[in-house]
Amino acid sequence: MPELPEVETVRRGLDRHLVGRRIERVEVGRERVVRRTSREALIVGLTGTTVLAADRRGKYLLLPLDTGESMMIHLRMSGQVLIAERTRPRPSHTHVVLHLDDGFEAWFVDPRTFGEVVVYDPDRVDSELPEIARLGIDPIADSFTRADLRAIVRSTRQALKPLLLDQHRIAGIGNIYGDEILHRARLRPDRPANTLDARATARLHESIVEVLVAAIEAGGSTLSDAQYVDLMGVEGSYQDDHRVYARGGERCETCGRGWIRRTVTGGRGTHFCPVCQR
DNA sequence: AACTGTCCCTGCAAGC
DNA sequence: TGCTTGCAGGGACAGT
Repeated sequence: MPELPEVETVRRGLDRHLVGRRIERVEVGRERVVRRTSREALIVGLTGTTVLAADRRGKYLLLPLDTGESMMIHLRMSGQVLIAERTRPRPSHTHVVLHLDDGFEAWFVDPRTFGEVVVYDPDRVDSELPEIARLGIDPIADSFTRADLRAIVRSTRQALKPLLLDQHRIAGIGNIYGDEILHRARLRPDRPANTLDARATARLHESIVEVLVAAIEAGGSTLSDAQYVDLMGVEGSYQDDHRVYARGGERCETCGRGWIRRTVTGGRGTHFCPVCQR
């Protein structure tokens, strides 16, 4: 499922293949992906515009347009953005098609339709896209320091796993990377955040950055069910480096002694090694 | 504040 | 083999 590394991989692809392109025509299939506004609003907002940049905030893709408005794309669970030649057959669940001025098309594909595409006014982001205005710090930005994490961790006795998944505090970590980060930091997912000392906090900060950066370098994680691929349809490879996610019942490869345990917290599967995570 | 559960949706896998 | 059931999850939201 797309988390920060996958969204960042898509963003880089958009930077190469969509930025500078003019959108000549727009097709919207299922209205559910434009539920925040309407099919008409997306078509009017995008037709004839040129994409100026490809930015990312957490798991949100933000694409400023030459009209002063911006396009927001959120992939949620199963969303994909693909760039393809006009003649290529569209996969099922292709809900938005952007016809570009270079003969290519950009497709928004999403079987589970949790994702969405919307055009909004950045000057009114607080009212039009309030969740973006409330996003926390981006964990791969240089501005994310150990001191920032220290302040976050000290402020709550919430367990570490839900804390990492809270987009209002740190934006971009989802279920997979949350588990992998905590494993690397050797911290239990149910450990109350305010019990971390300075050393453990430093380890957690380092793990957040290292796991996310390594996953970006690997082009993200492609799982058997979610079918994440980049803009050109290429799979990621970070799933080969997963130590705990979806490995419940297996021997821990980090310590060689523990067995990966799977629990459910907040309705989400959580995987950890009870021996090396404390 | 900090939990849990529910909803949205489809594809896949397990079980009968 | 062919059905049904359950599970996966991002994020908003309601309820405790």
